[in-house]
Amino acid sequence: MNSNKLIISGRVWINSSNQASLGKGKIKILEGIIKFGSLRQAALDMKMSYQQAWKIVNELNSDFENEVVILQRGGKDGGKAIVTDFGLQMLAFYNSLQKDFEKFLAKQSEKINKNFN
Amino acid sequence: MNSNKLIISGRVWINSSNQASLGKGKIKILEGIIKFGSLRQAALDMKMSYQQAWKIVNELNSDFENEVVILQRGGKDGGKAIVTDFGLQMLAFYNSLQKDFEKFLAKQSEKINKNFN
DNA sequence: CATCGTTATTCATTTAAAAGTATAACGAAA
DNA sequence: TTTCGTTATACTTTTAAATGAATAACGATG
Repeated sequence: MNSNKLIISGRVWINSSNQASLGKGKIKILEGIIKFGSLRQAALDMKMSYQQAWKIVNELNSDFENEVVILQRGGKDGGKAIVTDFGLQMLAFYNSLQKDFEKFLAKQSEKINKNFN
Repeated sequence: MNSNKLIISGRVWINSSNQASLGKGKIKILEGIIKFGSLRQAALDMKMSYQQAWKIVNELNSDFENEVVILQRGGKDGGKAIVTDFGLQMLAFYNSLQKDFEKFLAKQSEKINKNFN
C-alpha cells in the first residue's frame, strides 16, 4: 500500500544552438529588469549579487543570436537596463511553455498515482 | 531573421511527499546497481565517489515510503546491493515519463521555431 | 576461525560557485 | 563642470559540494 502521493516535477529551458539556456532564474532577472528598468534594482530585489546578475545578462546577450538586454550607463538616472523585443518574445514563449509544462506534469502525476495505488 | 534554431530542453523528477526527488542521476545509480549488483561497482562505473553514491541511496530509502535499494554487507562476495520491486517500478515509470517528456520537448521546440522565423 | 570484497562512517582536502569589497567609467542634467 | 546613480570590472573572501583517504564492521565460505 502507498497512501502518500508521488508528484512529478521538472524544469524547462530555452536553449540556443550553443547550449546556452534561459530558464527560471534568468527569466526572473528579465522580469526584474522590466519592472525596475535597472539591473542593480532587479538583482537587489531577488537578493542576487549585482555581479552575478550582470554576468548572467552578458551570457544571455553573447550566447543568443540576438541581444536580449540593453545595458546603458551614465545619464539621467545613472544608467538603465532594457529588455529588447527579442527578449520580450522569449519571455512570452517561456510563459506559454511553462503553462503547457505544468499541464504535462499534472497529467503525469495523476498517472503515477494510479499506477502505484 | 533568426536562422539558428532554438531548442527546448528540460528535466523531470519523481518526488515523494517530502520533497525528495528521483531524477537522472539517481536513476543512473539504480541502473548501475541492477547491472553490477554492487554499489561500489555502480559508483565506480559512473565515476562517482562511493560516499556520494551511498549517501544518495540512503536518501532514496529514507525519503520514499518504501525501500528502493537493499544494501547488504558481508557474505560471499563481501556484500551486495539490490533494487527492490518498488525501485524497479519507479524506474519503469521514470522511463515512460522520460519518453513522454521527450515528445513534449520536441513539440515545443517545433513551436518556438515557428514563432521566431 | 581466517579470508575476502563489500558496505559503513568519519575526517581532511580539494574544487567550484556565490557573495562581498572596492573602485573606475559613464553621461545627462542641473 | 559637478553631481548622481547606475553600469563595469577586478580582486578577495565566504560558502557549499564533491572528492579522497583511511579504517571499522560485516558474514558467508572455505
